[in-house]
Amino acid sequence: MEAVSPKTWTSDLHGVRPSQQTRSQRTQEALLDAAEELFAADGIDGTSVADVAERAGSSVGAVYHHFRDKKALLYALYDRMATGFEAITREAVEPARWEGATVGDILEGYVAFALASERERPGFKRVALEASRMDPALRDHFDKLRAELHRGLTDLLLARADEIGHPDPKVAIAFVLDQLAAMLRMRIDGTRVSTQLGRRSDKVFIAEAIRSMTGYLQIEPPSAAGDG
Amino acid sequence: MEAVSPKTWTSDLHGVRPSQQTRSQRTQEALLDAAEELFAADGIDGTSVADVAERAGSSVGAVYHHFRDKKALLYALYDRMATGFEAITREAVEPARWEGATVGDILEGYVAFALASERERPGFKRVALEASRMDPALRDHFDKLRAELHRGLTDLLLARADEIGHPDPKVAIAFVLDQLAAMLRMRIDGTRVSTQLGRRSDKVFIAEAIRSMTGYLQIEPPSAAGDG
DNA sequence: ATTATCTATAGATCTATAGATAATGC
DNA sequence: ATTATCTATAGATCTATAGATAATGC
Repeated sequence: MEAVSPKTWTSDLHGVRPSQQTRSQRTQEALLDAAEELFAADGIDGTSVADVAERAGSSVGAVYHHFRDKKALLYALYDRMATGFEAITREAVEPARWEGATVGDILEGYVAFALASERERPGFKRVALEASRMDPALRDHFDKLRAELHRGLTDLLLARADEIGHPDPKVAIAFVLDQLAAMLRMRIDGTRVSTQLGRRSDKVFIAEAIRSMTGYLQIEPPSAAGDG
Repeated sequence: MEAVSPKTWTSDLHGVRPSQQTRSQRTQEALLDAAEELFAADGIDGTSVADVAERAGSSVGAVYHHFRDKKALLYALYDRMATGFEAITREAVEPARWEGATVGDILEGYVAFALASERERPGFKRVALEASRMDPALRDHFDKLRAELHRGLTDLLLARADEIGHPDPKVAIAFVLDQLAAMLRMRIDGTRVSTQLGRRSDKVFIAEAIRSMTGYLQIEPPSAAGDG
């Protein structure tokens, strides 16, 4: 984040032609957009550089002008996806945000958050998982990202351990978070894996998930009826 | 299944040389074994025909002598894996097997069955999933396989709906089966996806899963303590 | 003589680069 | 004049085949 540029604006836009910088930025974004869609749909290995170029209305040469190689393109895409994810994750587990909330409220909030975040950036998890298999550095970062969310939630819930009737709240919290993550992942992959869980409405899914967690943890059901 | 061959045995085994038939069968099995390992570890697209040949101690030419193309190799492998799976699935949901069993017993049995079957044929699900993405026919069959298991379990549980305290046993059964499937899948992929669920011992995993389902369905816990 | 296996290679596909062409910059 | 983009292609990798070689069969 630099201070605003010392150069004054050259805002005598002669014609409608975009500056070189804008032009370059646009193709780069178009390339990343194309890669995001194709990687998510067909996999990274299943997508050729030529595919990305074509979908972006660009050329193979342009791809290599912007990115050193295919891996650099993947890195840039991962960065773009992960940055957004990281920001909303931090915000979501901010303790101040959850003052006065019960265990049930927090879990319900997590489910809604995960579903919304997937709807916003479909394919992030798919791409990140495939990338993790190919590249240890990415795997490391993605693991950290998930660990951060997991830790944030665990802290929020542990602070409310007295609400939990399960004999071992620590084990229970770890288990219920994994269970939720597993269900969310299956639901998110739902188009691919044909399961009932993927076809049910969000409303039913959330309701039953909450009921399940309520019974398991032995807590009060969440206060509000939800906005969904 | 033919009747036993009319030809008498040519059992004058001169030397220790295997018959051509045995020799051929052996390489074919070696090729399938190699493909099974490599496809599971590196993916189908991530494994070349030369890789399979090398791991089997054979040659590329031999692969194409036994299988028309790479897809035919995949089909043969899928058949081999699916056949075993199908057999134990049928056996597992045989109603006679579960006479006198409670809902809890059946669910516990399912978890144990799924974990054991994965241990026996590691990678079946991984290979089947990737194959499903590439080939509609395989996808169809794999979906049917899962549907059969799902239906079998549903029938067993629906017959015991009166044990279930959940207000809508039908919804509850569908949900709990999906939930279990999701957890099992995550646990099975555990080496890849680093989650607590993957690292916990079978004993703790099963215990907590049972506790969760017991609470959700509002049933009695399974009778026996398990053989874990 | 027939079947199984291996070696060598043609043809397809993909990544990455080199050099030509078309934009913006001053 | 410089930067962005495109076209053409070299080099690597993979699938599949053709023809040679090595086994078993009678």
